[in-house]
Amino acid sequence: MAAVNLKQLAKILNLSISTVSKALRDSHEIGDATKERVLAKAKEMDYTPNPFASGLRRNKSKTIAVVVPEVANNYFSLAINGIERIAQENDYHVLIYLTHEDIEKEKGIMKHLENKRVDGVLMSVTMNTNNQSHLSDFQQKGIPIIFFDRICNEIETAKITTDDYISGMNATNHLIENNCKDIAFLSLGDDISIMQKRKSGYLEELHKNNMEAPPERVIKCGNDDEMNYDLIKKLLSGKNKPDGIFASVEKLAITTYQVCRELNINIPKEVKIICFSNLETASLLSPSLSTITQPAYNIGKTAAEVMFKYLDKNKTYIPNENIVLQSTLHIRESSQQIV
Amino acid sequence: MAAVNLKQLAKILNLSISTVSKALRDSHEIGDATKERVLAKAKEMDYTPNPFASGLRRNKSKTIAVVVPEVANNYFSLAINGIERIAQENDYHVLIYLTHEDIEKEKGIMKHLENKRVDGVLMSVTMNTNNQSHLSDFQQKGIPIIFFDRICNEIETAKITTDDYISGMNATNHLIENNCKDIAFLSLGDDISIMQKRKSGYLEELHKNNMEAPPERVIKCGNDDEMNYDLIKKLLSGKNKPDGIFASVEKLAITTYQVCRELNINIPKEVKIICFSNLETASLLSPSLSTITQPAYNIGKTAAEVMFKYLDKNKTYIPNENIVLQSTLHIRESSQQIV
DNA sequence: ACTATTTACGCAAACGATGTAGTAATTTTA
DNA sequence: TAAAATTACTACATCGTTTGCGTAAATAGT
Repeated sequence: MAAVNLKQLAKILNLSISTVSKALRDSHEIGDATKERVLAKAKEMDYTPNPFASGLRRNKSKTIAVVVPEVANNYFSLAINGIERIAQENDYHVLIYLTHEDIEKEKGIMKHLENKRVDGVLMSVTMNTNNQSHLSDFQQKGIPIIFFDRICNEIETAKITTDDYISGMNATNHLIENNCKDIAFLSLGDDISIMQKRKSGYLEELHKNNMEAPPERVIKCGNDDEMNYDLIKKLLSGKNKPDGIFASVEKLAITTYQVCRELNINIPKEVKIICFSNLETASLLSPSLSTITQPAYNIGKTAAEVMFKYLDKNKTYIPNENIVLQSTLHIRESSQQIV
Repeated sequence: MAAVNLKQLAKILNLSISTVSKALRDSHEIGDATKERVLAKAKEMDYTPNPFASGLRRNKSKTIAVVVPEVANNYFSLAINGIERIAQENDYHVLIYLTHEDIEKEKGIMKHLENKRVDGVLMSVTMNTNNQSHLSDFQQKGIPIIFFDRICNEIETAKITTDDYISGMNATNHLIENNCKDIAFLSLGDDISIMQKRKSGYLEELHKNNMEAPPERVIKCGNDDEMNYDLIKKLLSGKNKPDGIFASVEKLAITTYQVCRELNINIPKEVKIICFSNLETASLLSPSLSTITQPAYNIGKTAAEVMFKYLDKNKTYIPNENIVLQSTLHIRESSQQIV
């Protein structure tokens, strides 16, 4: 029942603890015959080193943390999938922490992680993270952070993102080409870099087409689904409603669908919709949803790979590096002009 | 940069290490004045105990593991959400491991966890877990396991499930009431208890209505989406196709939608569909998808709560207990007779 | 054949926190 | 007032591994 440890192994083998330890770690100090004997007995007795003792001694946790706003989210769950895969390959363990878009929770989590519980952190900040002091403090403790998607520009480290600015332009351009004259942008907060980029792409594309929108066409949504529903409902009520909607995140597009259903607004006839999304069922929606789809799995995978590249070398300092993966535009019914 | 430890704190305070340790743990052996002094300095110096040292000494990891087949899955991600919430409330950390429905990977993961890295495990087994020896071995090591949803009956512990048998009957009955004469059941493997129950409910309801189906109406799908696609396509091709489909898991219903689209089969006119699902967008699909929806968040939450009930009492033995939460039937277009 | 080197192992000190046992000094009790 | 009890602390062993150093025996070198 109780786990077997080095001391017991050593006694049975009639060797010292250190010999057994070194044999298991394949040290050159130990003879081949002894090594084999130790390995065999260790396997027989089902010995596995106590991670707390090793962690304490070597100051290595063999664990990384993933800090994200949500897990019940197609994008983040795919990213976690990619991360977990690479972690398993590297014999690492993955701790998961959810901020629920609450910056205070984010701060608390980072505080909890400061004491070397993890060798590194992969994170996407909350939509409200407009101040990075808790992150730079954390970094100062000597634990590397790598950001993916929702990055924090002020922190020097590796950042994995997609081409959000270009995608923002492309999505907007697509709506314009489909004859939209009045396009609204649904933002998730407006603090974080990813939103700025998507919005900039949107604004720039409007500008290029001489279609500058009034500021109220940028709707600042938040984490409260009901409030978002009301905001979008207000946007789509009355006669001054837009004929195109570019949702910066999936859930805002879903809410828009729901609002349209309630208000009996026809998509895409009355209003065309496109959004960033990793929804598997996008093509099965009514109407099928046009999306900019991020390579979520690969983003997670890449973030983890970069982390392990440094951890393997025992480097806790990760220089600035921007890795940009490409999103793909999937045009479906929701954004197309009916001909 | 380097984390401050008890020794440094003690030196600065001119106290012994043990005094500081006890003061921080609010021991009665320490005077109030000293306690305050220690607390203040600890906060000032941002001291947090080294988790490996504490873990080693107290034989407690303050960590639980969640072992599930997938995370990019609406059901499991919601369950994880519930688990993480309760873990945070209890000051616990959550390790996540994905089996990808691979029983060998599941075995490997359990092996990895045997060495007291975690205080407990919450798990949903793979669709192929037809042998529980790796799980009972694990339990023998003195680490409690609690199952949710995909339980293992042979292991004595707490199990959180939904009323799968009843739900299976209800879903089948609903299809019958909507005039289905030939209902197929899409199973995910057939090894695990949850599938047996859902299938039993289906078979029993058919029996009650004198509608026994031939064995080939139970389609044993697997983890390979393309193979599932082919299986379902075969089922729905030709004239001998069923007029009702009961999918035991969400992804099989999605695949069915895709097949129907390819084969130009009208849902619900030609074939009616209902499935177990936590898909947020079920009502936005074309046609909207009828579902049996499990209280996934609460299942995760409950599993975690039961775990902490025992961990708090330092009990590693969890007696058999079956906690059954209710699923809810959401009737939408995909399963209804058009009148 | 005698020293120099290598091989193969053991000893013991960490890593940081915890808790038992011990000890002065103070306070209480009979 | 002497003995007993309480208070407020310190010393030290311990959890299980890892690793630098020491050392005896075996081997190599001249």
